[in-house]
Amino acid sequence: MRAAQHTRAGARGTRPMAFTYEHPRPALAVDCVVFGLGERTLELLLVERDLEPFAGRWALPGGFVRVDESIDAAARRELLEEAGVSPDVLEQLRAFGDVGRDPRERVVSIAHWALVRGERHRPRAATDARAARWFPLDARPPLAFDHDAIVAAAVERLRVEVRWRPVGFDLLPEVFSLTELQRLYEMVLGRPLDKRNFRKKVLAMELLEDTGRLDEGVRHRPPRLYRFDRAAYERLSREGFAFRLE
Amino acid sequence: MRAAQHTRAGARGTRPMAFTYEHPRPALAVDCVVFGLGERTLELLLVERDLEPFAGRWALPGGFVRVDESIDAAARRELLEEAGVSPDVLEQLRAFGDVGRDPRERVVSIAHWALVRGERHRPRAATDARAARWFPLDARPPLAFDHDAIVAAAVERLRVEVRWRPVGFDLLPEVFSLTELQRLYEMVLGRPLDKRNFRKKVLAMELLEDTGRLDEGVRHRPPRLYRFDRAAYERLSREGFAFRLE
DNA sequence: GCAAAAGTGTTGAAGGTACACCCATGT
DNA sequence: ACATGGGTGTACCTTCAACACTTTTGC
Repeated sequence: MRAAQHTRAGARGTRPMAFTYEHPRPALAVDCVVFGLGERTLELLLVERDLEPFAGRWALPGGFVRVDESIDAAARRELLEEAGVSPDVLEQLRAFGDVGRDPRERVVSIAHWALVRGERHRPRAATDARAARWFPLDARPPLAFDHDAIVAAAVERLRVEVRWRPVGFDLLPEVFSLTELQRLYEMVLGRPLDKRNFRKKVLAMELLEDTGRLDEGVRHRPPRLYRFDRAAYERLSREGFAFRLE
Repeated sequence: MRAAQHTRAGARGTRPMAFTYEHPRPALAVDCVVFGLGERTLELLLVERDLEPFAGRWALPGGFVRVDESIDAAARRELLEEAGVSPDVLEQLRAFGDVGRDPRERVVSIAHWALVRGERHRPRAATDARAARWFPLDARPPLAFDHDAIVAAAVERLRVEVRWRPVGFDLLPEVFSLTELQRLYEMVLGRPLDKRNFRKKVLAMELLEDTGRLDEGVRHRPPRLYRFDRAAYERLSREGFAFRLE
C-alpha cells in the first residue's frame, strides 16, 4: 500500500519519471517549543506521552508530517491536536536529525519555536497525550528523546529574537505596563535590567501607544497601560528602522 | 521491499513497538548553498542537472538523506559526490517544505550554507550532475526547484553571520591583506566600507596576527599579510568577548 | 615620474550606562 | 503611616561616522 502510493506520486509528472529514490526513508516529524508567560517565570508547554517509547515521560508537542501538508501546517496541526493551542508566532528553529534520536527508527524532526499569550490558552490534552500543561522553563522535568537539546536551542534563539524583533509582545496581554514588559525581558535574558534605561529605550522607539488607561486593582500606584503599535512598527520597518531592545 | 525495510526498522527496539506511522512519508533531502570567493565577486557553486525534472538546468548541489546518516553527513557526502568539494564551514539554514516544490512527489529539503576557500576547490562534476562550476552570485542562471529562494535565504544568513561570527576568514586564504578582508565584507554586505574605520575595528579586536610577510608580486606597494588567530578567538569567546565587525 | 593601492588620526555626534529620589495607591 | 511598586533626569564615557593626504612599490 505504501509502495503503491509512492508509485502513484512518481507518475504524477508530465511524463513518466523515476521514483525519487529507492532507499528506505527517514520519517519526518515536527516538534514545538512553545513559550508562555507565567506570573514570574517563562513557561514551557509540555505533553505527557501516552505511547511507547517514553510513555509517561514529558515531551515537546509534535508529530509526523503528512505528505500533503507544509511543515508549518504540520506544526500548527500537531499543536492544536495534542495540546489545544494555536500560537501567534510559530517559526522554524532547525532540524534535529541524529541517527539514534528515536529508538524506534530514524526520525528527523524539524523543531519549531512558538509564543502564545498565556491567558488565552488553557492547554487540553488529546491525541497521543495523557496530559498537556505548562511548566516553568527552569523547573521542567527531564524530557523524552533529544527534547532537552531542542529546548536549549529554542531558548537561545528566543534570547536573540527578543532583542532584535518585537516578538516579546506576543507573550504579553494586548495591554501591558512597562514593568511587565521589563520583567519579560529579564526572564528571557536572565539578567536584571535598569528600570530608567529600559523605559527610555522602549519609549524612544515610539512603538508603544499609551492607552491612557491605568491598571487599577493593584495594591500600589497603578501603572499606565500601553499597547504595541504593530502598524507603526511595520511602517517604520519599511523605512529602514531596526528594532533593538537591550 | 521498501515496506519490508520499514517493518524491520520498526522491530529494532528492545520490545516490539508499532511502526512510527502508517502514512506515506515525504522524502527528505539536503541542498547546499556553497559560497566561494572570486577575484571581485562572491561566487556560488552550482551543478547542472543530468536527470529529470529540470534536466539541463542549474541547481544547488544536494540529494536524499540516507536512513543511516545524520543530516550534516548527508550534506557533506552530497557535496563531495556531486561537486567534489568539502567545505570548512557547513551549517543548517532551514527546511524548505512547500508541498509543490518538487514536481515528482513531496520532498522536504533541509538547506545548508557552506563556505570554501576558492583556490583549494576545483569543483568536478559527478553523480547525477553533468557539470559543476562556480558562478558569480549575482550573475547566476535561474535555478531549478525553489533553489532561488534557498539562495536568497542563505545570502541573508551569510550577511548576518559575517557580522557576528568570524566566518568570513573561511572564505579567504590562510594569509590575507586587510584590503582583501575589506573587499570580502563589501561583497557580502553589498555596500562600501570606510577603509580607516574598517581597519581600526578589525585590528582593535586583536584577532589578527601580523605574519610580518608582505604580498610581493603586485604592481603597487605590497600589503602586509595577516592570519586569523583562531586560538585567540576561542580563548576570548570563553571570556565573554563577542566578535562584531560592521 | 606616474599609476596603483597601502597605510595612517582626529573630531564631533550619538548612544549607552550608572545612579537615587519622590509619587500614588491600598491597607 | 507604611508598604509597594510607579515614575522620572543627568553626567560621564564609549563608540561610531566622516573625512584626505603621504608612502611604497612596479613599470
